[in-house]
Amino acid sequence: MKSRFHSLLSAQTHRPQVLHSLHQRPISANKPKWNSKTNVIITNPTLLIMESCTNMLQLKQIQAQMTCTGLIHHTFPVSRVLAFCAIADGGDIHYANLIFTRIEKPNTYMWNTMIRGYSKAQVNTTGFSFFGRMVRERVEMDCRSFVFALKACGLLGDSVHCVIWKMGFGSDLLVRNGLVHYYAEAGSVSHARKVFDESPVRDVVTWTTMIDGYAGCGYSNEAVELFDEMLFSDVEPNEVTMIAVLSACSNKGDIGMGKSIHEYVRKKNVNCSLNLLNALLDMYVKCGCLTAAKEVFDDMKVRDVFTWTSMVNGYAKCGELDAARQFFNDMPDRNVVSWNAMIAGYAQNNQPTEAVKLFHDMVESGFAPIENSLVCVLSACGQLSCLDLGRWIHQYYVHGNHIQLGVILGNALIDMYAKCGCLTSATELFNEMPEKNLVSWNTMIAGYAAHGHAKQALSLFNQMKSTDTKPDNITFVAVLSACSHGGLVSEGREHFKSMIRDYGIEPKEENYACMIDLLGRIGLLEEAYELINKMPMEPSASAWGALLNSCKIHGNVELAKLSAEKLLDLDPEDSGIYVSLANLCAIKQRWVDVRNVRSLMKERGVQKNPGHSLIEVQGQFHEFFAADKSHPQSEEVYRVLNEMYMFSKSELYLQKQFDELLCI
DNA sequence: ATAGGGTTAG
Repeated sequence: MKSRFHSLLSAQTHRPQVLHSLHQRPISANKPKWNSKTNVIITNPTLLIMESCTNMLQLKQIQAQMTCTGLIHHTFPVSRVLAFCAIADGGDIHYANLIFTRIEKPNTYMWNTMIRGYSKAQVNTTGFSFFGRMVRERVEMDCRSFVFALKACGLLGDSVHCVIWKMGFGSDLLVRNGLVHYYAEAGSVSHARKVFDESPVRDVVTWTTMIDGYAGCGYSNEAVELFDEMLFSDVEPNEVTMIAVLSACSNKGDIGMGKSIHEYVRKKNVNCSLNLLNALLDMYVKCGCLTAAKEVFDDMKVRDVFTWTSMVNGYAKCGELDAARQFFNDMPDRNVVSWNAMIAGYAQNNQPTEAVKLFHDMVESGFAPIENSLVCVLSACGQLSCLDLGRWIHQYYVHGNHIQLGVILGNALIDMYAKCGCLTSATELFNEMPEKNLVSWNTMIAGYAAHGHAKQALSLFNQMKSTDTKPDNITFVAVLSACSHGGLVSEGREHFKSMIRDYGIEPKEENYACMIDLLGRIGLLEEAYELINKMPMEPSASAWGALLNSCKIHGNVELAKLSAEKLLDLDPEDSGIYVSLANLCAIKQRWVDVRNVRSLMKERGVQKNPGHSLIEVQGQFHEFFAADKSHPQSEEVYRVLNEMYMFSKSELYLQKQFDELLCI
């Protein structure tokens, strides 16, 4: 059958180049090529050349040749041209569309190719519109039409499902596999499972799709269970199945299952593709087994950007930043995910300066940041009080419409503004957010709490109660710390009680630490000490630290000693504990105790890093160490500091008088 | 005649 072209496109203009350019690269054009998958032998020399075509320039030359010889008017050859433009890596879907519109009566294959091509170009809606036209214009469809349609349909899978039944493709294996994938991808695991269960025949793709669907939706246990079931079925898992089940192990951190999969791969001689080895490596990384991950890495003959990024991430997550950086530096190729892994490593391990530096390097290297990059660097900005950069990111990327303001990015911005002391900007953003989640509320409440705005924090918590968002124990950390900083003891007690009573949230260690801080800060040291002893779990550094801090405020040396001892059991290297205790003893003029603490410190070789602070003024950082007078404006700085100190003292004095008046 | 369903890193 012939298809008729209405125009020859730009064919002739390219003609003189054809032979010249194609002769530059010797292509085995005269040997018939057998495609083992389809059992098809291509003998036409022009079509053979197309098998080696890599870009549109070459394609157009071939097309010109075909136009001259008339080959282009045949269904099969024009299909090959269309398929190259629509699907090949060097293709051009718009050019494919141009060709398509000039074909008088495209066949099913050509229609399918258009859906698939637009999908590949990530223009799903256009791709799906071709499917819509097929339905309306009653074009004959085959199972592939539905497979491609399901990939392009967005949220309209149910409608496609209806058409599938109507056209009688409901029991086709390929279509069913496509449906399982569609529903799992859309997050409807139960629908996916229904299609899976009702399938009369299942092949390895059906099983793998379902297992991967479970893993992708966070149902790791179900994924592993289904894999177990598969082992009893008559379908043999393959390397892709292994990848799916390994990703479930990674999510669960299930090293036992992960190792047994590794064993299975070795025993059954499963084809160890690069993807499978990457999945194995990442499983070990996610389970915290860096030595095993390194072993896989070392044994790999071929590595790609996934391999290297997993290693960077593994070491970064463990806080081994130098090792992570080494891998990062040694990577032959990086992409935005690799940069993010390293930046996140710095931001989450107390090295915000390095995170910001690397962010700048990344942008300078020509990588456009994505939402996750900004989230990481904003966290670093918060740690550094780097308001200028934080604001710039907000302005440039978000207001400049380079990156959409999603809820996670919004939360990161709120946190950055709050940490930088800019509560008005934080509040403004919070109020404007079209979609808030639990983290948004927690961040904002914690922001108010950290700056002593207890009333606002509690009123926001009240507001939260009237929404669908249920508080968690982090919400209560924020609420309790608001009470603590506002001296609101009875409110704090009430909230602590209501955690279990009203919300069914079992208080965690950090909630107890907040209560201890709340009681201790106001001077109820006995009660705080009682609570720490009553805790159902082992008190951590935050609980004892809160108590020590309270002892410092209220001058209780004995209890401070006890708290410090507990703290030093947990971390003998923390110089802050020694210093706190020694200072308190000095204030109380207990010089023997002071000497004891100092000599203990010396004995243990604890290095005291001098206290320092950092502030950014108009893009420039100023760092101050304790008793440091090297700053050019040192005199003025200390004068203002002294004023502030005097002011706060008088405030504190007034507060104390007030409290005594109220008999607290 | 064509191609086609499942895949790993932040």
